[in-house]
Amino acid sequence: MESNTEEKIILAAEKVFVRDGYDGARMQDIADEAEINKALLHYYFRSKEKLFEQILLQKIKTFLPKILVIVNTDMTVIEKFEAIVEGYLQMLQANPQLPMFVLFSIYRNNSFLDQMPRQVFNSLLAFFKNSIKKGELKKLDPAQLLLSIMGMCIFPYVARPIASHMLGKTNEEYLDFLRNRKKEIMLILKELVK
Amino acid sequence: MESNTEEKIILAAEKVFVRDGYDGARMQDIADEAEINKALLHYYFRSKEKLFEQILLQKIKTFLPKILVIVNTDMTVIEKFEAIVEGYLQMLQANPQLPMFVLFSIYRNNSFLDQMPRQVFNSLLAFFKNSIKKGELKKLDPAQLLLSIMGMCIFPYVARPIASHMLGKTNEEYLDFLRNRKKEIMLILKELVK
DNA sequence: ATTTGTATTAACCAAATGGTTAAATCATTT
DNA sequence: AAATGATTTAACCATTTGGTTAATACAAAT
Repeated sequence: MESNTEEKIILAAEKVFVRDGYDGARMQDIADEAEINKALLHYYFRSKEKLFEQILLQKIKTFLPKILVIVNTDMTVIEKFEAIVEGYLQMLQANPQLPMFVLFSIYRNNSFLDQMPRQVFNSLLAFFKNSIKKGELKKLDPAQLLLSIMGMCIFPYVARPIASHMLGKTNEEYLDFLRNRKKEIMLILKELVK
Repeated sequence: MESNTEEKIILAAEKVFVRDGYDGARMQDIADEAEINKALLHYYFRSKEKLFEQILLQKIKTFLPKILVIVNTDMTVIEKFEAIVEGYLQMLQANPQLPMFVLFSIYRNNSFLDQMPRQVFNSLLAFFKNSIKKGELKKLDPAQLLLSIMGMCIFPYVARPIASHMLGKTNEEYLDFLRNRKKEIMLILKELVK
């Protein structure tokens, strides 16, 4: 007995939920994936919803962090930009389906939002605002700029199947494309720094 | 009898599918929404999948167009940029949940991709390429630039619930924010035009 | 008015699905 | 080794759900 069942369940649930979404996921699939009986799922987590909530919140927390560290480091604006974009893209490379999962989940059920930490956003906004005040950055609305950067980073992952198809790229080629992403985003951001 | 049942079904299905996604949507809900018997759904469209396919493809076709016209018009690069962004944002304003629906649908079932028209993408890419060659635009990878622009336009809509929450904006404030989007995107794009 | 083909409905069905139960197995304590 | 409490399972259940059927209402043609 005991090879940490709870951990096995979480791993399995993560996989199935991220792949199939809440409505598409089947408790039996999760049980199979974890190689346990379905009743055990309900023994450890009371219901599908409870299990899902656990997974989503855990995933959300990996969705934002690390970036805080960067902001509070001693670098030039453009270096910080680069570090932020790099950190973000790295996380996306490791969890390509994550944004789609988080976005869709919250789309269907707002109630998790309250548990999301606002701190990361706020410190990024403060950093932008400050840079603008110091004249190191063009005059832009910080919130708008933040969404622009996030959009440029995340969108190619979220829209991957469509983009890859519309650009006529193979899987391999699209991966290369994503790897070049940082360089190209930086070419744009560089123009915003004085 | 007969107040164009087929049309009523399509409208209802559109609403329910876009709201709930494929797995979340219930045939009974669609029937109720259309104020008809559930069996009629199967009489007109053979199955849930067939009905869904119809809706998705129809929606996809409204997702891209119009833009073609702009590209082939006589304007400066920055004017064209502005027209493209404006057209795009306008469509998003009218169909805020559309991108999420299309993205998630295709994410779960690639097979619809083949029916998407590549022409819009191609002519945009050609336009970028040409502008770069003529020296009117900074040297960027056209595909990368296209995804950057699309990301900046679409992301704030796709991520609306999260973004609005994280930025601490009310519904009203976020709508204002979206209305200002064009201006801010243009501030960035202006820097890319020589 | 009768036939004919289409549109619509109520009732029904089988499969899938989230969840429960009661018994069995295992590890730990006494 | 007996008792105890936690873990695991097989079998089961109620509900939901996509889909079907057979009968009915309706309109147009004869």
